[in-house]
Amino acid sequence: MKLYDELVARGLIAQVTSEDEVRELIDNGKATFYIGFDPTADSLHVGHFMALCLMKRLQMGGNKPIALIGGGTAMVGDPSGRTDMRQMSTVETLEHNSECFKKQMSKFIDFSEGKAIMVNNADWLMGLNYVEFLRDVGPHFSVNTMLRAKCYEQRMEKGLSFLEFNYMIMQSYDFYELFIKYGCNMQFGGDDQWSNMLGGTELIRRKLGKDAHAMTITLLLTSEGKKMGKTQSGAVWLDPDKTSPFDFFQYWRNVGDDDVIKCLKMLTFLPIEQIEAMEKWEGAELNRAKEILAHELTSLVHSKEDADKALETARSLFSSGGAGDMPTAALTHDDLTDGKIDILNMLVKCGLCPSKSEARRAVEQGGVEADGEKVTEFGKCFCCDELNGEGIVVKRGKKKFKRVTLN
RNA sequence: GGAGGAGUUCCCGAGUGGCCAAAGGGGGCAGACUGUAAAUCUGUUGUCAGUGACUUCGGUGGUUCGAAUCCACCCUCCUCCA
Repeated sequence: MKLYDELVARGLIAQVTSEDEVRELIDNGKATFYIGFDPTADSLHVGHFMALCLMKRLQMGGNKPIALIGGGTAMVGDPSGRTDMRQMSTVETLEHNSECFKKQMSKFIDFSEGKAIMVNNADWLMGLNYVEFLRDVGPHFSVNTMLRAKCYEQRMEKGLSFLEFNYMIMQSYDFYELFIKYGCNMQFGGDDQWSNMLGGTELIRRKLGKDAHAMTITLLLTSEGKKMGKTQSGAVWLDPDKTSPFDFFQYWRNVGDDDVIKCLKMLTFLPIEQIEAMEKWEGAELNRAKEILAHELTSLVHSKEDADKALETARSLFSSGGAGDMPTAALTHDDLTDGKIDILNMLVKCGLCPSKSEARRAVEQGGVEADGEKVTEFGKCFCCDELNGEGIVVKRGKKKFKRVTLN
């Protein structure tokens, strides 16, 4: 199967400027394409991961990726699909985040010997002169058209600042810049970027009279229509310090039935035939598919070892009840009073509950277990001896637990 | 610049002097049921403390025995006009 068809089969492609031309380019490894990542956090998350996967697929097909870090565009903030304005980040934060992004990306994409390049749009955007810039690109944008763009739709009701309004122009200019500098003839991005990307192709056409292409990736949504990769406690990060490999594994292990196949197709590198075979699986059998998904992704993002470990822990925890290698929280002697600690404090100290009130509620509702025994009293205490060595396995609810030890 | 309207707990949204830690919904959490899924049902959902205390309704002051609710000033946003 040719690359383009595979992308279609995997459900990755949302919109393209010209199907035939894009197909021709990427199937033959003639595309030099870029994907932009705005460094709005100090780690990439699942949404970025999908873009990175696509990058890798295309790179494997002989195309040349350009990873663009939006150090400059992040100064402005993309209003696409947002209902309110992004908080403005300081220059220092953005620089720090850019560094973090760089490191993480290098894990996925081969940047050696011209196989791929990484650029930061701060390098050209920051030095622009306002009036010069306006005269240069301003005439090529129609405010009327821009206002009609879908990505601003929600903001037309709530209000859109001039700062954010310019985002599209910045992004368009990036494409133009990369086209000239590196012969970048294609841009990829999330489907919410479509209008921004078209701005770029349009600018190139108007200024240079040349064709450039754009393609968007289907946004990974859950069957309920929410963005995938978000949990109540925030995004699912790729940085192991922000989302542990085990939690990362668990996130995928717990996706809804309706989403497993979609995720396998879009995010893993398993042969499409193999995934299609899984589509026939039903009911409890789907659990196996979820396990495969979780294991595959954890291997890709972290390592095979991490994935194995997570799988083993999860299995022993949920199937046999035994304890494998699980997340640990180490208390110090300062956390103890008179050589012991009560259950409420312990839940808070090990991070299973954010407050004592919540810990109290959890106990009240019968959601807390220590070493397999349900804890029913707030006053339940644990002493040094119990915590030494192996420690105690504390469970809050069905899926959250920690091995609590003493340091 | 002028005229109007709005800012409530994670979100939406009631409340317009004491009965308000603040209706209702969403979301979250826990329990039951299950397949570590979904749906459903039940409970719970500011913090600290065993019936009580403390902090909260854009900000700062004020009126009052008592304010999310009244007054003043300020900030932010929206709509219409310029």
